[in-house]
Amino acid sequence: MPITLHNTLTRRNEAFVPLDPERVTMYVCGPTVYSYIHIGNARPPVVFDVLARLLRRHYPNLVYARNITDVDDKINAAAAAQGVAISAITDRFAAAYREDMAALGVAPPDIEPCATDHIPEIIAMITNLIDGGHAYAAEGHVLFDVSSFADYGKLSGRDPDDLLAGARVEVAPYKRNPGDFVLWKPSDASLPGWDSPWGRGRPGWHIECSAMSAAHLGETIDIHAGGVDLVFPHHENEIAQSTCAHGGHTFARYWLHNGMLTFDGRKMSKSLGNVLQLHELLGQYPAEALRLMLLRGHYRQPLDWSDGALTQSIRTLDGWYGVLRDLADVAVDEVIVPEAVEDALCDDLNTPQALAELSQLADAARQATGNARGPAKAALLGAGYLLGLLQQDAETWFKQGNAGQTVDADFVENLLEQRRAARMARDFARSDAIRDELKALGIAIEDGAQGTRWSMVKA
RNA sequence: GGCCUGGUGGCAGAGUGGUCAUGCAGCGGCCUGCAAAGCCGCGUACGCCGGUUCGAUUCCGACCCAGGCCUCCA
Repeated sequence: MPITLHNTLTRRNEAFVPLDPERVTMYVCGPTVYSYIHIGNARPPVVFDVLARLLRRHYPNLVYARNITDVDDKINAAAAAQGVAISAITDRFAAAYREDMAALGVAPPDIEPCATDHIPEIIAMITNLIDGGHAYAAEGHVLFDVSSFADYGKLSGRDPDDLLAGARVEVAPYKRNPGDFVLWKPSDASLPGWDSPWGRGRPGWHIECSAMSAAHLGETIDIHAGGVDLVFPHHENEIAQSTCAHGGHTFARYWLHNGMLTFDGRKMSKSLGNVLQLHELLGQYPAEALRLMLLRGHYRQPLDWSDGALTQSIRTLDGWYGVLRDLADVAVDEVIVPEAVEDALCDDLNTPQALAELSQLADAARQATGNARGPAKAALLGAGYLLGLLQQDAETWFKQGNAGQTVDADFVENLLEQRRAARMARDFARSDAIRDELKALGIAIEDGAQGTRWSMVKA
C-alpha cells in the first residue's frame, strides 16, 4: 500500500512520492538543549520515529536528520545564570536528550547536526540571501526581507499584509518591515559569537535549520516535520530563506506537523509552566508505556496527558507482554510485519488504528496453538517493531516495577517454594499469608498449569 | 480581531452515508482451594439546530464550546 501523508502545505492527504526513491530525505526539528525536555517535546521524535521506521521499509536509503540547536539565547541565559560556558550546558542536555530518546525506543537519526558545527554554512547562506536581495544588514543585524518572497505566508495560511499591518509586537527600528526576521544578530563580549562579514555575532534560530538541512540533505528535501507550533514563524521562515537562497527551488515537498500534548486541556509549554519533564517521568513510569501513550492518539490531534492514560498504557503492555511470555518457548527466526498494521501506518500514520490491529494480533497469538504459535508470535513482534514497542524480553517487563525497580528473585522464589509446600499440605491460610506478604512488596503471583509465576506490579 | 483544528459510549480513541472499531474500566458466567491470568457473554456513542437524502455520527449551513498559531515554543 502506498504511503499517504497529510501535507500542511496543501492541507490534504497526498500520496507520498519521493523525489528520488534511492535517497529519501527527512528533516525533523530537534531540541534546543538548554534544559531537560518535557513530555510534549518528546512527541515529534517518537511519532516521526515511527514514520522513519515505516519509510525505511519502503525506501531503505532514507536519510533522516534531526538537529540539535546549540546556539540560542536561552542557552546563553542558562550558561550565564550558572556561570559556565555554553558548551557545559549544551553538552549536558544534548547527552540527556539522547539518553531519554534511547529510553523511549527512538532510533537515532542518521544525522544529528549541531548548529555550532555549521556556522560557515550559515554565514554563506546569509551572504547568498543578501546578494540576492532577500536580506539586508542593519546595525549589526542581518534581516530577511519578507517582502522579497512572494509566497511568504503560504504554509501557515497567512496574508503577509495582515502580518505586516497587524504586528502587535514592538518593532525593532532597524527593520524595514515589521515581519522581517533576524538571520544574524550581534554578540557583545559576554555572549558567544563568531566573526562574520557583519561583525562578531550569532545566527538566528530559523536560519540554522535551513543551513543544516541543505548541508546534509540537499536543496530540496522530501519531508520536513515538527510540532504545529513551529508552522509559524519557524517553518514559514525556513521556506522563505531556503527557497530564496536556492534559486527558487522547492525547499520541502511534504510538511508534517504533530498536534500539541496538552495538560489539563492546555498546551504543555515552559512558558505556561505546566510541564512534566520527560527525564523525571522516566523515573516514575516504564519508558515503553510513555511511548505507547504518545502513540495512542493520531499524531495530528491534540493529546491530553493524564495519569489515567499512563495506567491504561501500562495495562495494555501487561496484556501484550503476557502473550509474549506465554510464547517464550517459541523461537522466531524472522519477524514479519503484518500488512494490516503497515497499512494503518501508511494511512497518514494512523497509529491508533495500528494499535487496534496489534491488539487483534495479540488476541490471535494468545489463542494460537501448535504450528500457528510461531507465525503468530512473529507477527506480533513485527507489529511491535514497526511501532517501536514490545522489543524487550517479556520476563524483563514483568520483573520490573514502574521505574525499572527489581527485587531479589531468590527471595521471591524462596517464599513461593514455602507457599507451594503449604498448598500441598492444603494449608491455605499459610499459603494466602505468603501471597499477602508478597503483595505488600508489590509482587503479584499467578498459579498456572506450569506452576506459579510472579511479577512486579506497576502503577 | 485574523488564520487553523477539533467536539464520538465511564475513560482513552479510530472510523464510516445504511450489521463490528479497538483498548482500559465495569457487570455476569466458566475456570481456580481462594485469587490472578485466560475464556465466554453484556451494556452505554457520535456537541446543538436546520438542510440534502429512502436513510447522516459520517455531506452542507448556522450556532455553541474547546484548543492551537498570530511572540520564544515540539
